[in-house]
This record gives sequence, C-alpha cells and structure tokens, in this order.
Amino acid sequence: MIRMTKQTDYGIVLLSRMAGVPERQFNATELATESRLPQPTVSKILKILARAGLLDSHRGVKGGYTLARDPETISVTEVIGALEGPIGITECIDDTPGECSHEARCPVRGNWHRINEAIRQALDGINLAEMAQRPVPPLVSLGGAPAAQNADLG
Amino acid sequence: MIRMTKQTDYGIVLLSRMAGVPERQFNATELATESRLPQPTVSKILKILARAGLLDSHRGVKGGYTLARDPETISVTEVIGALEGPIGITECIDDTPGECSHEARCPVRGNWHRINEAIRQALDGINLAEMAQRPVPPLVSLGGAPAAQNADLG
DNA sequence: CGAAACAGGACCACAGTGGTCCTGTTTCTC
DNA sequence: GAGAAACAGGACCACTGTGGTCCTGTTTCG
Repeated sequence: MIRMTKQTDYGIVLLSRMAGVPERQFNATELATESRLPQPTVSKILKILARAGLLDSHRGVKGGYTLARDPETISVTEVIGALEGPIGITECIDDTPGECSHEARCPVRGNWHRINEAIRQALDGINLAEMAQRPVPPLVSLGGAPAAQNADLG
Repeated sequence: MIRMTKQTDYGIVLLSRMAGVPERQFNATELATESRLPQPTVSKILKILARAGLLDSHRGVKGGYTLARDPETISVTEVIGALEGPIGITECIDDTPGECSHEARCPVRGNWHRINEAIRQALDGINLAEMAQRPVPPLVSLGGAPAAQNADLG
C-alpha cells in the first residue's frame, strides 16, 4: 500500500473539519477532543500547518487557528506538501543530478516523473471544501449492517 | 512526500527492464548486476513478483524469470499491489467496519476513497511497456532500436 | 552426481514515525 | 500588574517497518 504518514492523515482530517466552518477559530484542545486524537499530536500538526501558511495562528488566551484561505482554494496537494514534503514516490523526484547512484543506467527515471505527475494531478483536483462534505451517510447508526469481509478495491 | 517502499521502486525498475525484451529470460544475478542492486534483494523481489503471478519462474541451472504476460497488460497498479498490498493511503481503504476507532465521527472517511481512487486510476493508466520506453536519450546503448514514443501522459 | 538457480524463511540493524514533554512567549481577563 | 490560556519550538524516546543478509531446501541441467 502506498502510505502517507498518520501525521498527514490527521492533518487532512483536522483541516477538513475546520473547512466545514471556515470562518470559525479552533484551538488545539478543542480539535483534539472533537477528533479523539491526542492533544499534543494535534498541536504539533497545527503548528506545522500554520508555519506552512495554511493556517493563521492567534496566540494568547483566546487564541487558536483559522484557515488562512477559503477551503476551495486549498488542495490536498498543498496539505500533503506541507506535512510530508513534495508529492512524489521515488528519490528522484526532481531533476537534480547526482541524487541517485543509478542515474546513468536507470531506464525508468523519466517515467517516474510520469507517475508522480499523475498522482500530483489527481490530488490537485481535490480541495478541502470537497473533503469537508459528507458523501456517505453515517455508517454506525444503521444497526451495524455487516459489510463484506474481504472488501477489495478492484 | 508520499513514499512507496524501495522494494516496490526496485520492483518496477526490474520489471521495466525485463519489459524491454519481453520474451527473454533473466535470472536474479544478471538483473542484480545490470541494475547495480544487491543480488539477495533482487532475488527477494523477484520471488514476490513470481508468487503474485507477474513473473513465471523456471528452476534449475538454466532457470530464471520471464514476464508472465505482455508488458502492455501489466499496469503499475498491479506491480505496486503485488509488492505493497492494495493501493491506498489511509487505513480505512476498504469499508470494513471497526478498523478505525474514529469511524463514527470521521468526517472525511468517504472522501479518502476519492483520493485513493484518483491515485489508483492514475497508476492504472501506466503499464510496463510504457515504463520500458526511454523518454530521455539513452545513456547506455542496448543495441535495440528505441521504440516509438507513445502517448504522453503529462 | 555436482553445480546453478529458484523457494521460503529467519534474522538483524537502522531510520523514521508517532507521541510526549518541557520551556518560552504572547495575549486576554480580572 | 498578575495569572491563566494558548501557541512556538524544540528535545526526547519507544517502536514499528524496511532494507538487507543469510541459510537451508528443492529443482533441473549437464
């Protein structure tokens, strides 16, 4: 499975929640409680997002975080970029020579860019406003209808 | 950065090389030498790919591996799936209930599927034959006429 | 029968991640 | 002005997973 770190996972969850009420200010404790995530972890993630410019921070007693921009203008790509660095899969994301010891004879170097670009574009097409929507009805309150045990993707 | 393991990275490199001469048989030592990768690691990866049905293995002195199918019919999705499990980013890839402790209140659960699906489709559109092509001028001549550039993705 | 190559594990060092904690600094309230 | 609340910025640590090696079969060719 292609993994992204939990930090990024959580970050998107947190931002999506904030995107639901874009103008409101949230503080770390509140978001942690709502999300059932550990408070220090939430705080850490919010700090990173603020430093990346996705959130505005307000210090002091009535401080907290607000979205720096409209959720429609914040793509998933940006969030991932802030929390994990540039979108990409291999070490040869950019064209900096000398990064890869197999550079000279790597037959797929150019094609990785194709893959990375495909992923980047896919993520670029999804913004926080869309993530804040709820496309599926709540699963839990339905009396626990058992889903397929080995659900697969394809 | 969204990472995939080096194992998968190497796997795609190896398969791409094999896809360049689809009918030929390669053994692990040979591929390791060509790719400048450690032989045991290459061997390990090839074994996994064979078990997944992407390669046919031939034991004995003149044994080795051949592509199980035409490279055009093997997508990057399949390779990644064989080496890392199902394509996806979060733990809630499938709809199995109970996997995620935040399930009940996770506002983005359904939307992760959108992201995962976008990535899956992006990777699905790239096959081994395309990866075997050389979009950059060949630095190591293999004596074969370079295939015509196919449809560009980017 | 011996050599070469795959099959299938066990095993280990190491890096990266997840998570906690501590010490500032700012700002609101009393 | 003092105290509390909340962000800022690191340091720190346990643990998982990955990358890589190695060993013991088993098959097949010469």
